[in-house]
Order: sequence, then C-alpha cells, then structure tokens
Amino acid sequence: MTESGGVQAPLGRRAATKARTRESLLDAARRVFAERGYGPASVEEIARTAGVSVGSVYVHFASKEALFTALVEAQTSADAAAKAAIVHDDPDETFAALDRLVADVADSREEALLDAEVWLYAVRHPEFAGRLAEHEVRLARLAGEQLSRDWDDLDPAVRDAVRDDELVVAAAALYHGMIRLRRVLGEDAVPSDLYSRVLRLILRLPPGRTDPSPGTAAP
Amino acid sequence: MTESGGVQAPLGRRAATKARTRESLLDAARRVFAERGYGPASVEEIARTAGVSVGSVYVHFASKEALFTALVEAQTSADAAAKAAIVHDDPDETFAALDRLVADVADSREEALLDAEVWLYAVRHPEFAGRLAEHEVRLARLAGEQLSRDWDDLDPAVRDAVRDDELVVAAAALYHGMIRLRRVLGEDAVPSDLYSRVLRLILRLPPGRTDPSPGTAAP
DNA sequence: TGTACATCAGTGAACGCGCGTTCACTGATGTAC
DNA sequence: TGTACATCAGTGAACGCGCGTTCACTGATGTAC
Repeated sequence: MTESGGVQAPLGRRAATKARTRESLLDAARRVFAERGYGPASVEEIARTAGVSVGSVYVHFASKEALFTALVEAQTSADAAAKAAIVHDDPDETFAALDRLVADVADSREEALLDAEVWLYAVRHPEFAGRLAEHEVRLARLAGEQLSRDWDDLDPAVRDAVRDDELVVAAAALYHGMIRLRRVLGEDAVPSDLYSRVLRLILRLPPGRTDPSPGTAAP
Repeated sequence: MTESGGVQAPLGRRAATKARTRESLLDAARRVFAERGYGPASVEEIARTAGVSVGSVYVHFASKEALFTALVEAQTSADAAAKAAIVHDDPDETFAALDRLVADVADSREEALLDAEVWLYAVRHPEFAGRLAEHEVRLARLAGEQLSRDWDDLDPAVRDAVRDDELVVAAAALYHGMIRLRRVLGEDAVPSDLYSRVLRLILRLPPGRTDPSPGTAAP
C-alpha cells in the first residue's frame, strides 16, 4: 500500500504527525503569547488552542520558556525572509514594499504585540539579548549592502551628516517607531506611505510616483 | 508643642505618613513592574520593596491593576513635564536636550522597560489605549506648536513631502525607535547625537555645533 | 501477508507552589470634653 | 494639660485558585521474523 504521499516516504506517518503537532503548537504559542504576554500566557491555553493536551507540549518542548524561544527563532527567520524580499530593482517598488511592511506589521495585532514582547524578553534576559541584536545586525547589513551600492550617488550633505551604517540604524529606528505609533494613534495619524516619504527626505531623493501599482493587476 | 513641620499643619501626621507610603508604593511598583512586567510582577514583591506589608497595598489601591494604572498616570505626567522642558530658544540647545533625553531613557533600563510595558498594556486593553494616545497627541501638539513657529522657514522640499503634523509623528517615531535600538545594539551603534543629526537632515537644517555645552560649567 | 513485540507521540489527573485578595486585629494619631 | 473614646493606616496569616510540570498510562505506528 505505498499509495499517496509516497515520494520515498521522507517521513514516516509518526514523524509527520509529530512535525504537524509541533507546528500547531508554535502557531498557538504565537497567538497566545502575543495576546497575553509571556508571563500570563498559560501552557494550558496554548495546548487547548493547538488542539492537544498539556502533556503533549512537553513532548516537543522542555519548558514554557523553551517553547517561547523556539517561537522567537521561527519568527526571526520569517521576519528576515520577509525583509529580504523587500528589495526590488525599481526604488519606487522598494519603497512601496517598505510601506506595505510597516502597515502589515502595525495592523497585525499579533505581530506588533509579539515584536514588543520579544524585545522586552530580550532586555530582561541578557543571555537572550545577543540573539535579537544579531538579528537586527543581520537585517542592518542587508540594508547596508543595498545602500552602499548607491552611497556614492547620495547628496554630499547626507554623507557628511551620517555614516552609512548610521543611516541604516536611523531607517530601522523609524521603522520600529512608526509601527509603534501607528498602533496607538491609528492609520490616519500615521499614513502608510509616511515611512517612505520621510526616508526619501532623509536620503534627499525625489518623491516617488503616487501610484506604485505593481505588475500584477486585479483591482 | 507646635514645633517643627508647622506651617499651619497642611497635613496631619497621619495623612502625611499615608502620602509618603503611597509614594513608596508607586516607586516600588515602578521598579518591580519594569523589571518583571505587569503579569509576573507580584504584589508581595512590590510591598516588600516599598517596605510595607501586602495588606497596606490594598489600603492605597483597589487592586494590582489599579496600582499599575496609577503608576502609568504618574509616569505620563512626569514624561510630559520632562519633554516640555526640552524646548530652548537656541535650536542647538533644543537638539542637544533631545539627544540627552534619548540617551537617558534608553540607558535607564527601568524607563525603557516601563515604556514598552505601558505600550503593551495599552494595546491589550483598548479601554486604556485612549489614555496613551491622548498623551502622545498632547506631546505631538507641543512639538507641533514649536514647529509651526518655524514652519514657513523650512525648505519647500520638506513642506511638499510631509505635512507639519506628519513631521511631528516622524520625529516621535524616530525617538521611540532610537530608544528601542540603542537598548539592543548598544551606544556605539546608536550614538547619542544620531537623533538630532537625522532630525536636522529631515528638516534640512545645517549641522549644529559639535559641542553644545550649556551655560552651567563644571566638567 | 501475518503475527508478536517495541517504540513513542499524545493523554489528563495529580502535584506542589506562588499568586491576588481578604479580614480580624493592632496601635499610633486625632478628637471631644 | 489630662482623660476617654474614635478613627484608620498598616499588619500578616489565611483563603481559594490557576499555574507549570510530572508521570503512569494508552494506542497507533514501526520493526523483526
């Protein structure tokens, strides 16, 4: 009966279900940790949300803390992937993608909350802070490489005021701050294209096209 | 025996001690809520830190939550006062004061943590979010008034790209983001004068004096 | 293919513990005469 | 000033409760022959 799902059976039935349960748990943990915060989130609620029993959590993770750090690991990977996909050849599209990212993260309650929760956890657990710093640095390096391509073309006034790595830090700071404020003040006070408009101001680039609609049509 | 502390006895001995205990409790709450976070912070630890018994907490505050919101009330008042003191006649001094504020908040573990904790609490408790938004708006209005004085002198390229209220939001976002990043990446990656340098870039103002030492001497 | 045994993901009741809150009590402070 | 009583900030043991974690158990899946 080597019928469906065959493909040389890379995973046995048991291993496959186990992996699926692990994903369910991480998914539930994402929701519950975001909604309640690390401390008040209960393992029981995470298990219930994932549709398994409490004991099952401890088959996959050594402790509540281990579940949280595993989640952060998964989140930062996803975050890095999402940000790596930002860069386009057309600067207008890159800026538009940045704006979309700000709006997406800020408007997703879960992502915005988890983001803050992870920061807090890192500041409170120095042994963990290094990982978050590494992640920020990795992203900064990515942005830095992108920037250094055009660094020499930048207005000298910009280059005189800040180093290229400082410019990357400023862009990241603006990114985090906009998400934070948009969540509190609403999308009217913090419009979704404000990020790119301010970035262009800083870089002394001309304003972009008003409508950066990408190739894919559909209204 | 109407000796010391007279001045028409504005408060009886009892009322005075009570007020002092309340302050001790708020002070302890600030430290413990910052260090542990709202959920994991225990009333017992707050009482112990303040040097009183647990029961005493409930003489002053109806619940743990009421203690937290009272603390936030006190914090936002102090925050508003600190930020109102930023504005100087000399722009160089204003920028220098802003830089000092960023460094102070970021480098004070307690303030940075509490700041994030309050934001999280607000996002998780919509009935509370309004208060935080009001506070941000009040600060923004303060900055906005300051800005509108010089709005007409600004480079037209700036005025064309962003409205004045958007400029205020951008400055606030940069402020929050710098604090966040400085805490994670350290003061080398996020130097204390980066905030004002980027602000000047955005506003197209010339770089300030390198050494903005205020009137008060002392090395 | 069929049978016997081994493995191990998943279960859920039970545990010990620390929590927020209560409340009968204490004693210094305040008030009335 | 002195005395008798009232007030009330502060105490700390006790409460009920929900938590993270454990563990003996179950049964589907995997393996050996």
